[in-house]
Amino acid sequence: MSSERASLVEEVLLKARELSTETVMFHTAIADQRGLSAVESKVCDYLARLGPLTPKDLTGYSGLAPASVTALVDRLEGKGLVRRLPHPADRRKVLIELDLATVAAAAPLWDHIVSSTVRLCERYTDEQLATVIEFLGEAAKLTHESAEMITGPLTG
Amino acid sequence: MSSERASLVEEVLLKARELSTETVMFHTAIADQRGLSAVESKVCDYLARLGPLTPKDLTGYSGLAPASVTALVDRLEGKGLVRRLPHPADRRKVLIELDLATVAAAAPLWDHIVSSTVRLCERYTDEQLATVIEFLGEAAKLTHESAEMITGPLTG
DNA sequence: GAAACTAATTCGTTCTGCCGAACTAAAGAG
DNA sequence: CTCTTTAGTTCGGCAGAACGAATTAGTTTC
Repeated sequence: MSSERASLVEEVLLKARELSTETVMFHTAIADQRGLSAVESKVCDYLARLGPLTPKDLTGYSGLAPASVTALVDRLEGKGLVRRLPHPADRRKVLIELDLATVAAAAPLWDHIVSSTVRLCERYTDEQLATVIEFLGEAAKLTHESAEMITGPLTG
Repeated sequence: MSSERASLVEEVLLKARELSTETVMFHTAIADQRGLSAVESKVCDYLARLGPLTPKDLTGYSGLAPASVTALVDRLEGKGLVRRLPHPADRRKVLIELDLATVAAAAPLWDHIVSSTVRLCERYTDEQLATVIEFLGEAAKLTHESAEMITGPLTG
């Protein structure tokens, strides 16, 4: 491998690290702004990705004790972010569902990042965008694996 | 703009969002594993990027009260992550410096993500990598701006 | 060199969030 | 039908971390 090539790879690592830092900052800023703790954001994220879940499920995803999940859901419900629904099949269970209206109300926080990303895309050809898409997708996969290797298979 | 083009851009947004989610998970996993809270990680990150800072500085970056920063530095010092140094020019001040050895000791947590990113790079031509690098760099910038727009210019 | 100001710390208090244990309600097993 | 198990909640207590106010030490201003 040429040294030019090596420094190209080095540069990818550097920029990836920078983006990663900024990403964390951004998510923290959004959570702070909405008055959500890290666990609360995490739980909302799982609900957004997986649909309604039971407190039991959230016990696993959040790493909290059952009592703590009850309190957490109470807090989210109080903020209007979430609703408790009776489980259709098992009357002991409860489904926690994201309030889509409330989530949508937070959309303005995303406006700038979305619109400037779209604008960024304009600079690239279709082929280049395809490359970027593939790279981002693979990076997401490998980041997921990396997180799992640290945490153990569950929480990720 | 063709609809094919539009769906390409949509795909960039989607993959970027996925990567962003995984990135947050990854950083959370690392912090948990090292027994660091979100603020503690944040402070360490600033120290890594900006070099030694005073508690006063950290007050601004962390958003904590002075008393809380003292306690936070105590905790980090207790974990061996950080050292208090006398400020060369002003004896009232203190410089908080990252302990590089301790930071280096955490490197194994990054091994997988780094090595698999390097492996991912092998799939691309030099030109493609240049495109990726540019995209990541711009994405980092725009993410930074977005965070600043939410938080206000300080904390980001 | 006295007065005003600034950096960091200490102290006591408060708040937040998590937990274990006990409890209620519902489902499943024998 | 009774016994056991499971889901979720309530309650009391506890620990970590944040804060304001007071304190100490050093710097700046006039």
